Amino acid sequence: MLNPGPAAASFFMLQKRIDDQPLLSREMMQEAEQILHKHLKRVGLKHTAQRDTILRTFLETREHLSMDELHRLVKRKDPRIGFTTVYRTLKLLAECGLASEVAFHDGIARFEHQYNRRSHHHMVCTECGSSVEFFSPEVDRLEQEIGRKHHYLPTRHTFQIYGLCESCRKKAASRLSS
Amino acid sequence: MLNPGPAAASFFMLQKRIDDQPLLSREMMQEAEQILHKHLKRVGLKHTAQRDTILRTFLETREHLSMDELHRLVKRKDPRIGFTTVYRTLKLLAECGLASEVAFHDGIARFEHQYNRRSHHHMVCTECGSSVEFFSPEVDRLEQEIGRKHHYLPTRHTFQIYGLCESCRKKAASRLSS
DNA sequence: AGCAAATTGAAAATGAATTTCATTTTCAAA
DNA sequence: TTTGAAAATGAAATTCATTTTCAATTTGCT
Repeated sequence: MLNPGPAAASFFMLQKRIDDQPLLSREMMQEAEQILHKHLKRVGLKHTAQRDTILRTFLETREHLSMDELHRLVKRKDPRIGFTTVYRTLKLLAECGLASEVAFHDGIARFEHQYNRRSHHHMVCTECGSSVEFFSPEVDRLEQEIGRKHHYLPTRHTFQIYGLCESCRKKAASRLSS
Repeated sequence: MLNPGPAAASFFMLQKRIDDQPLLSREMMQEAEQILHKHLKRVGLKHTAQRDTILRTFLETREHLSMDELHRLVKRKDPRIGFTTVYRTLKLLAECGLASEVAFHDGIARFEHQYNRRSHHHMVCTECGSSVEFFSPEVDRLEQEIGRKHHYLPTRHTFQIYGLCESCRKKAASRLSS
């Protein structure tokens, strides 16, 4: 965009994350490592440097990472760590609740960290792929209510809204008028 | 039709049987075909027997079909129709609103017909894969409300609840107690 | 009928996800 | 500390749904 004025700038600042905790503190990072280590013990797996590196790299991000993106970040810290190990570790993290998969319906699986995070959902722009988080206790309540009604034991749900973000909507409008 | 007697019924309804009654009436089927034909005209594509067969086969189902499942059904009517054509036609149907994709997060894309259908959502059993439809106007309202709040123009959303259906829950319970 | 453009479908390609396997590392018992 | 069974690693191979290619065929307009 050419010369976004002050109004546009503040619009951009309002975007993205709503649950604005900064990077995880050292203590939280260590607590997360404890969770992983306990999980490994519990299921009879071993503690390795690679797994720690991958967990730490993952927790330092705020984005919704694909396997490949995380692997790229991990390689900066240790170029010898392979994609397969990242893949398997991410599955492990999902198992012990530190990560969860978010499907944005674009063909690739993304993961976000789930540790100490409020329940939230995503709104995804179908034009540029950007996403915004939002919170809706009503959706969580509906999960329980509908589950009960149909005799299900609900364990999780997905809720995503797709549409055009403000910026893409404006671009589309200016394309039409020109 | 006003209370036709048994004789009238057998005349009008011909060989129709309760257990193979199509989901859509003949008029609705034809209306759906009109929608497809108009769409083809609009985008400069051609009308073919294969496309009609595939649409009709699709509309006769109630399930959430994968490409492969629909192809299998289509082949019963015309064994020469290939997977590729089913694939491309399903995309066409989605384009003109007759079909829509539902992602149950099991790795394969499923389609359901959308023509003249109430807005609905799915609850999926993570054990046996069965699914139940439910209706929740609240979810549709939330889409609008949250979109407005975050300056999005929402076009669609996905909402699925995952959990254990009653039958799988009972099986799990009896496994535990034995 | 003639013909350009679209369609068809078998086969090949694609690409993300997963598995294989030979080698290396971990960890608990000796 | 040493040892060895079990697990981990990572490059490569595989899987498998999806998508594209292309030569032959069909459609629909004039």
